[in-house]
Formats: sequence, C-alpha cells, structure tokens
Amino acid sequence: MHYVDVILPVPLDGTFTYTIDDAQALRCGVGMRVLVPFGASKTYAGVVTRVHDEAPDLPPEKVKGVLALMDDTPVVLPLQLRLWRWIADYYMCTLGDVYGAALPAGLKADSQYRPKMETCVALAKQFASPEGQKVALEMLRRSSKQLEVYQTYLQLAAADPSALLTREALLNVAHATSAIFSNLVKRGIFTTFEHEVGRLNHALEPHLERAAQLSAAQGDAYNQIRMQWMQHPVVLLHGVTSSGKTEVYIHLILQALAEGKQVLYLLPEIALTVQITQRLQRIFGNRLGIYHSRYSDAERVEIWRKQLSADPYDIILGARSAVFLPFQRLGLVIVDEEHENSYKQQDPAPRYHARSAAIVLAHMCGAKTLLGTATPSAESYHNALTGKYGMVRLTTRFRDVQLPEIHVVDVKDLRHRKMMRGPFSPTLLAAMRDALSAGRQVILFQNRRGFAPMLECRVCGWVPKCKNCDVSLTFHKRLNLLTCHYCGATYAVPPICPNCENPHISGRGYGTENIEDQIRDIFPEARVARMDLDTTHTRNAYERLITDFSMGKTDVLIGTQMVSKGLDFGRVSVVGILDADSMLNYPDFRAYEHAFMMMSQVSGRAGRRGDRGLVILQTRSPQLPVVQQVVSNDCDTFYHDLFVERELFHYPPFTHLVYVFLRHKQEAVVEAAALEMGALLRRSLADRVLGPDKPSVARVKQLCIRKLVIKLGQDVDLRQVRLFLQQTRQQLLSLKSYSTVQIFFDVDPQ
DNA sequence: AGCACGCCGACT
DNA sequence: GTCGGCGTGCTC
Repeated sequence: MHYVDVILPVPLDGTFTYTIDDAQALRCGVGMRVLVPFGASKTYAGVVTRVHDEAPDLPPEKVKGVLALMDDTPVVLPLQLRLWRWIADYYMCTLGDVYGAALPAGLKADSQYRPKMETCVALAKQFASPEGQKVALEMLRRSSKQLEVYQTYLQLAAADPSALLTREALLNVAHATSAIFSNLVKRGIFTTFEHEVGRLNHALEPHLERAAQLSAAQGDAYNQIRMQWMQHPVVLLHGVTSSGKTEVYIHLILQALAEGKQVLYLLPEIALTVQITQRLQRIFGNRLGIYHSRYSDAERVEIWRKQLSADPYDIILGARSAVFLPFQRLGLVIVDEEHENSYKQQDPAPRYHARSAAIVLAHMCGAKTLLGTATPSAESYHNALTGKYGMVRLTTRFRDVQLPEIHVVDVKDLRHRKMMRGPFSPTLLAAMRDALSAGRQVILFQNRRGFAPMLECRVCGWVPKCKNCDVSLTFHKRLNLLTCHYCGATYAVPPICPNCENPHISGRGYGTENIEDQIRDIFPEARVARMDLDTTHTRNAYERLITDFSMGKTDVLIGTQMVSKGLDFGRVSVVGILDADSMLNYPDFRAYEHAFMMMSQVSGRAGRRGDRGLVILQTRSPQLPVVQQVVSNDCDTFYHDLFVERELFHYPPFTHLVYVFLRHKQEAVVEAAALEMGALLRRSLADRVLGPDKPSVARVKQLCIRKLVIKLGQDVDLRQVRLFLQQTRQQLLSLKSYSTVQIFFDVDPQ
C-alpha cells in the first residue's frame, strides 16, 4: 500500500497521511497537491511532503484515500518546504498556518485554477467569401448600427488578418453596444470563441532605460557592499534619507542578473507605490514581477506559476508574502526599509518576520542579503556592530541635499502661556505660512486617525467605549460615527450623555480629520489632502493622493505614519510633527525606538536641492535625549543609549522575547488559565517568565486577553524552550476547564 | 479552525 | 412534542 503525507491548511500540528493507489503514487511527488477529504464534509488541497509505504500508526479504517492528484509537477519546491518548516518551528505555529499564508488562495482551493478568457470574434464561414459578404451587406441594409459594426470588423480584419479580434476591442472601435453585437451573432454573421489570455503584463520590453550612473558616494557603497559580502552573507546598508539607496540596489540587481541569478526585492506593503514600481519597471521591463496584496489572487497564481516555469521573472518586487514565492536560482535578497515593523505579521498565524524569513531563505539558496534603511532596527544594527552582519554607510544625501533643520517646540510651555492655537504652535503656523507663500509644500504628521481619539461628557466624564473591546471609541466626523479601531464596530454618536443626560459631549485630542478641518480654516487658499487608513481604502485612492502631492496639486498633506513611508517628494520644505508625545508615551519597550525612527523618517521628507528643509517637532518633553538625538540625527548615540538600557533590562537585541497570549470569552477562565500557564512555565524557566498581565487593551472582539512575557538570554537553548512551550500549551489545553482557551505564541514580537 | 454530536430551555 | 443554544471532541 502507498501513502502520502500532506500539509493541510488547518491550524493543526503535523501532516496527515492518506492512501494513494499505485498509478497515482507513481505520478505523485513532493510539493504536488492532492485533493483529500477531511473530517465529515470538507475537502482540501493538501501539499505532499512525502510519498512512502509506511502505514501510519492508526487503525486502518481511519486512513482515508486521496481523491485526486491536482498537479503533475510540484507547485511547492523542496527549498520552500524547508522554509515553511523553519517558519512553523521558529515562530511556533503549524505547517498548515504557513501553508495558508504562503500559497495564493487560487492554489489552495479545491476548485481548479481558471485561466482568464476573452471573447473573440470571427466571421461565420458562409460570409467569408466575396459572395457571402454581399449577402451580409444585403441582410444588414436596414440595420445601420449592425452594419457599422460589420464594416468596422472588415476594416480591422483587413488591417491585421492574423490577429485575434476581441469582442471588447471591436465594440470599442465601432462605438457599439453588446446588444447590437449579439444581434449579429444571432443572425449568424459573426461567431464567437473563447481565447485564453495571461493576466501578467508582457507589454514592456526589457531595458527601456539605462540605470543612472552612481554618484561617487553611491559607487563606494556599492563596492563596499560587494566586498563585505565576501565575509558576511548579510550586509546592512545604513544610508540617510534621500541618499539614493535605490540606485545602489539597482546596480546590485544588474550585477546579480549578469551572473544569471534571481533577485527578491522586499518592501513594506505600504511603500510599494507606483513611484518605486515604475522606476524599476523602466529599467528591468518584463524581467520584473510585482507581487503584493493589491494584486488579485488570480494574478498572484499566475506569477507563482511563472516562477515555476522555464521562464520565470528574474526580479520579484514584493511585500512580505513574496518570500514564499518559488525561486529556482535566487542570488540576491534586498530587504528595503528593513526597520519597518510591518514586516512582522501580527494577527493571524504565522506570526513571522519577513526580514528573518528572507535571511533564512537567502541562506538556504546561498544568496546574499542586503538590508537597507535610514534608521536601522535595533536588531540589525546590533548584529552589524557585533560583526554578525557587515555594515556599509551612505552618509551624503543625493545631489548634496542638506539634512533638514529640526526645530523643537515646547508645547507645554506654549500652552501654559496660552499661545497654542489648538494643536498648532505659532512657530509651525509661521513656517507653514512662509512655505505656502513661497509655493512650497507642507507635510503634517499626526499619528491618530479620525476626528477625536475619544469623546467625553464634560459634565460627568463619561466616555463611549466599544462593547466588544476594552477601548474608547474614536469619533469620525465625516461619517458622524464612533468607530472601534480594534474590531471595526461603529456606533451612532449619542446626542446626550447616557450617564447624566447632559448634551455637553465633546472630543478630546486631535485626529487627522480634525487637523485637516483646522488647516482648511487657517489656510483657506491652500489645497489640503489627508492620507490615513480612512482615505486610502480603495486601491487607487492612495496612489492618487501621492501622485497629486508629488505633482504639486496639493499644498498640505496631513497624515498618519503613512506619510513617512519612503516617499520622494520634491517640493516639501516644512514637515510638522504635531504630537511627538503620543509616540514617546506609548506603553511598549520599543516606544523610543519607534518614535526615533518615525520622526527621523518623516523629517527626511523635508528639503530639496539647494534648499534646506525645516521640521517643526512639537512635544511636551523637549528635554528628552531621544528628541535631541532626532534633532542632531545622532543615530550612534541613540543606539548606544538604547543598547545600554536594553541590556540592563534584558530586552532585545540582548534577549529573545516570546509573548504568550491567552484568549477566552470569560475573564475568569482566561485569568485562571494564564496564572496556571505562568506557574507551569516557571517550573522550568523560573524568573524568565513575567506576568501574566492584562495588556493595555485587555479585551478585543469579545475575547479577554492575558499576556505572559518570556525573556530568553544566551544561556538557554531556544529549540528546547520552544519545545517546552508547545508541550506546556498542550498540557494546559488538555485540562477540561481550559480546553476552550486560545493559546498562541508571538516569537520576536514587534 | 470547522464541523458534528449531544444534551438542556422556549416555542408550535 | 421539536428547534436551536453552544459545550466537547475529532479531524489522516
């Protein structure tokens, strides 16, 4: 008897074994998909990890059979399966979770992939001859619209007899509707047939544009990177904002291509704009494939299949999930904006970090990795300082644009002296006025969307809260709704306080909506746009906001952290950071790191050739060293201070963190389970276990949450700890009272 | 995670 | 007498 072990897209440990008949076993191989029954009524596409003759340790009647073989060549390559296993093991999730994230939905479904079809037009045989055409003309004598379509068809067919003519194209040229066309089909003059077309863009020729020459500084960086790669498989490129890192990447890509290698170029989802994709497309043409969530699933399936084919893209530009694409001869991995925490997948498992996964992938392929950023993550910077990674610095801005001047404004003092105009200091308003009258642009950064982060009854202090989550609701003025930013629930705005029946409910704090309104008031002539999650919901809205701003159709761009993400704008002379404290006071050990990065990144948007940009940084704590380090762009001191503190308090990069989350509907159950989990963990890990604690948002989507923190230093074997954690989880779940508690791990949390 | 089985409350 | 609530257990 033959068997296959398969991975199924379910959050269950291990693989499942099915029987397979002799003929199928002969054709079946690792990485192919098989259709299998699962449970009472489900069928899934399972990925084969092994074909063998060993009966599983189960009563034989429990072993079901494979329903069908879905592929005749592997869809997942052996190397990728190795990466899947690494992720499942390191991030403590199931292989099924990884499978779920790795394959585009079109390859996971039990339905077969459907190619994209076009309806094409042909003349019916009997009307193809000259006599037939006369008959057709006679038939259409009284139907002018149909005659027009018919004659257009003849013209187009005569112009290019070998080309297929689609119905859509014909109707477009003839300015006709499909009703007219269907009459022609009904009368037997035209016939239609379906033609398969690819979804990929083949239109661009390669090498449409030559790569720009590198500047002296860029050329040095390029050479240094290649030198460092001889000793270190991973090199960190620490280049100030606007130093032209992309240009260096382009030359490294060209080099890799010349060596016949493939390249993976990762960017955070949000930074994958038309700006960068078009720039690379102009140089690499149809050798470049783009892979991210704004592409339809069918497109992603086609890219996946193309990468398996004999003619794959040489370069993949993609977001996080592009690390899962099949590569046949990967030689270079670039992780741009490597500090971005969106590389770490947060909620559904697998909670993996794409930077780490990319490094592991590169290692498996014998490829080199380049991490690029203006503000390195603590982890990468530490790895570079300790010699684990190579490091190359690029300290001059491209075309000698100066770094901006950063002016710190003490909001506390100004508020005291009643000089603040809402969230704006006089300094900021004056700088904006100057910039706008000089025809320059302004970016305002406020890391809260909506109008007001919370509403409050001015009489009794009542605050509207979400009924599913333990958070106050954000007021959205445009929608006139209160929304929960955790579960998405919306509520009507109460006309009176439900607690004291007073009508005096007002907003506290400023969101981007509110900032937008006030700026429109203060600068009525300025063209203002807002960029946050609410204004970028559709596929095009985000691109349009960026294009309008970069083309100068907008004067003031107000936004959340989105405005800091690697965008190049030429005419920005003022950047306002409205409320640095919201970042500095964030309840997380990474608050300063994030604040430093975010402020440095957004500041980097200011300035252009021959014109030094100005950043107005508003804060209540101007004396904080972090603020001073942002001002002087003093990375080294910032990281030095950060590392002293992190080492002292046993935080990354000096220890590994694992968070253990427990979730349950009932507070009492999750509380007891968390205490029990803590006790079990401490048996082996002792004081490396902290908590359990209530996280700052202790209930989300009706589930109460508890969190344990585990700090693992150099003295422990991480493999063993992971095993122990999994066992402890199983142990707790096997207790009847805790069997419905959700327990999961977040390894290297962001 | 789904999904079925199974054992107790409010309806025709 | 049934419909349906979600607790419990299983999935090759």
